[in-house]
Amino acid sequence: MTGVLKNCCYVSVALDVPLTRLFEYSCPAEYAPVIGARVIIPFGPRRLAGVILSVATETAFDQTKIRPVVALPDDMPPLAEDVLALSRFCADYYGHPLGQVLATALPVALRQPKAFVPPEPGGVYQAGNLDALLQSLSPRATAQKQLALMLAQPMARAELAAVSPSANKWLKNWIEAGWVFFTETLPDAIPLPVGAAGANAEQAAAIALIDGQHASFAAFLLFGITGSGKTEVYLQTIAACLARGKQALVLVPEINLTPQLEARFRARFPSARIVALHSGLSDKERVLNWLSASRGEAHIVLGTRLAVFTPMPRLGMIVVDEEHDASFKQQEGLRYSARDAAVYRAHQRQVPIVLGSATPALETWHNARQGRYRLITLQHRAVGGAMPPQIEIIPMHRAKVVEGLHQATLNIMREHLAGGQQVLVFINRRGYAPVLSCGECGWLGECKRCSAKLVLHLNERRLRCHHCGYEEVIPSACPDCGNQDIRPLGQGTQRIEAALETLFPDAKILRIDRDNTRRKGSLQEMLRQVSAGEANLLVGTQMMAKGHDFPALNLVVVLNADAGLFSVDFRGEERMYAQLLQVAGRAGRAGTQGRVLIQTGYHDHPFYGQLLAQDYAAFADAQLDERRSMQLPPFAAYALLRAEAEEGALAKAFLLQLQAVLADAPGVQMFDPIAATMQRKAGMERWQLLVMSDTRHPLVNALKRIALMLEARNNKVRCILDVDPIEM
DNA sequence: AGCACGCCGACT
DNA sequence: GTCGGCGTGCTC
Ligand SMILES: [Zn+2]
Ligand SMILES: [Zn+2]
Repeated sequence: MTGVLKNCCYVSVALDVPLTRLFEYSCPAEYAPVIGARVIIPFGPRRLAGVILSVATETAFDQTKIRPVVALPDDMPPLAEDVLALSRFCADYYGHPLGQVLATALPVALRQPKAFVPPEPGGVYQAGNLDALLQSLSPRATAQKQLALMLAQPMARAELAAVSPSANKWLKNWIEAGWVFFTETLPDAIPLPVGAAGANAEQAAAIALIDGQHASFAAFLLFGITGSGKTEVYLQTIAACLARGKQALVLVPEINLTPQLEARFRARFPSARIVALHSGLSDKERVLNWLSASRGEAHIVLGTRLAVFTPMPRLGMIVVDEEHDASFKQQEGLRYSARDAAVYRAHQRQVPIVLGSATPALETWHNARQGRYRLITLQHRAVGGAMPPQIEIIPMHRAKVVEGLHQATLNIMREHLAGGQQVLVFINRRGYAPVLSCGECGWLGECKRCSAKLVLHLNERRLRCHHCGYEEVIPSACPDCGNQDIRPLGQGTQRIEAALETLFPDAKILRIDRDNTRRKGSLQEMLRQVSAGEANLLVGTQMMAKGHDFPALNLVVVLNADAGLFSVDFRGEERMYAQLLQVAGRAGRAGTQGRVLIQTGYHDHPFYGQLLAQDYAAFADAQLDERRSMQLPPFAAYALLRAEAEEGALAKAFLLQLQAVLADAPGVQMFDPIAATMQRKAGMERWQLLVMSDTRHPLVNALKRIALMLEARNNKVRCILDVDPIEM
């Protein structure tokens, strides 16, 4: 039995609940429901916000169970077809309920089941018909008359409101009567760039190539070393995009979206409306910026991965800077890759996309080598006479070592400091030492809730687990044998800092890691100190590797580099190469050649030969050959099912059930479930099942078979699906 | 997910 | 006796 109602229709709505199906509601026709509109509906005992995905005049659903919508808040433009298509793609490809994908796409304020009330937009009031207005006023209404006379000129709201507390009410009435007009301040249609740097021949060619494709989809890999001027290429292609009256979407890694980057864009386009979109904004700022983009007012959206879903009616191009960066992959909920989503979106909208990197992800490199992406190489350093750094390997085998530092390293550091230059010691381990141990019985401080060692934090006098947050006081003796002589093993940033204080008593040492930059703004303050020369010997973790340029920094020392070399993850070397090249890029910007010392216990490992060549293209080609021969991504499609439970056997059993369902899916291979690399984390036992196929489609199809099993409630086992996992 | 309902253990 | 534990069902 289908139902038909007069002046009423049915809408199906996607909701932010972990359920794949849509829900149908009746809706009065005068609400004018449209696809993509936000809607507030009753859901059991509560109220939720959702997105309308279809509108129909009848329904196949049980008439008696259909409830009416509460409201269509009309507080955002309905989501356009390309955003809906991208959301459907993500729901399908990453195996996530569409309603939850749409919730990820919307700013928090627009996920709430109440209308968002925007502050009044900036603008001016002016009388359109002053005579009629004045005649309508009673002769004794002097305040109203004063207000009306002011409106002979365009006036901002603040000045008018000062006339009378009722000014707002009168203005509203006069606008309704048609005597007064409100004109919103709109941005320039075409904001002009100022201070564009002269592009060198390579940059000019790149700009011409990208801009030549402005009318259709094309993906470019802009491959250029640090200092080769990728940003200038972005800025000039964006200028061309804006000149056509279009909007530009720029995605950058979380850590790179700094006030400095924003300032650089604003300096180039002073009359443009540039909005930032990242998780550091308040809900209010975020929704306002999002709405500005979706109304087509913002010219440039500068955002992190979440910005890939921003509706932009006049989208003209997309840039993904540092496209290899891991922060483009969300690691919870909808585990999407914003880089892949951006390529999908560019294709959907038929606009060019530029992926920029000095060390492209092998997936991207492969696409470029296959000709799917156009490779543009910037070989030369665009910045005044800068040279690539000189990388040297310091073999640690049987060497004289002081607190993890080789004698040769110390000598070179001393020279640089004496020459008035800055030195960065890079060590990717925070804390004092990665573990505390007993020399008598071999006891190691371990976390009770994780398969991990407790890191010694001497400053705070605590042992701390970096995986679950567990903390305890440093024991005074070995808990197993009572031996008093327990010592820290290995180096962390705090220990290096302490050692350097003894070794270089005159140096101004500054440690920068997550432990002392938690407070908002503290990182910016420390970076300022470094730029101002208030510190000359820096100790830092990977947060120092990215994007900050210090002209006086000429020597980078890398300690404990080897970790990525023997990683269980096949991406270990790729990541390590990218990281080392990135940190090497910190050395030597101002005309002099930088120097990079890498201390390693495996100096004859072939990896270091490839690194010394500083030829990422050759390294990437070699890695691709290896991946091809081993049938690893990008020559295979991977999905990882991660299950965790208090009892490991339950997690494993659940994965075995999934495996059985997937077993006869065409074109799909699996290994048996295995314990996760970190088998125990925060008191949960973790197992994983790897699902593989030659191409994406059989994999995505196979995974649909288990969607319901993952959706079903399971109190004992928590299981999540990670398509294209970046960590195994 | 979140929220109601319902049925058993140890509390004022 | 009832307060609250969480297993189960349901949401158009
Ligand atoms: Zn002991
Ligand atoms: Zn732990």
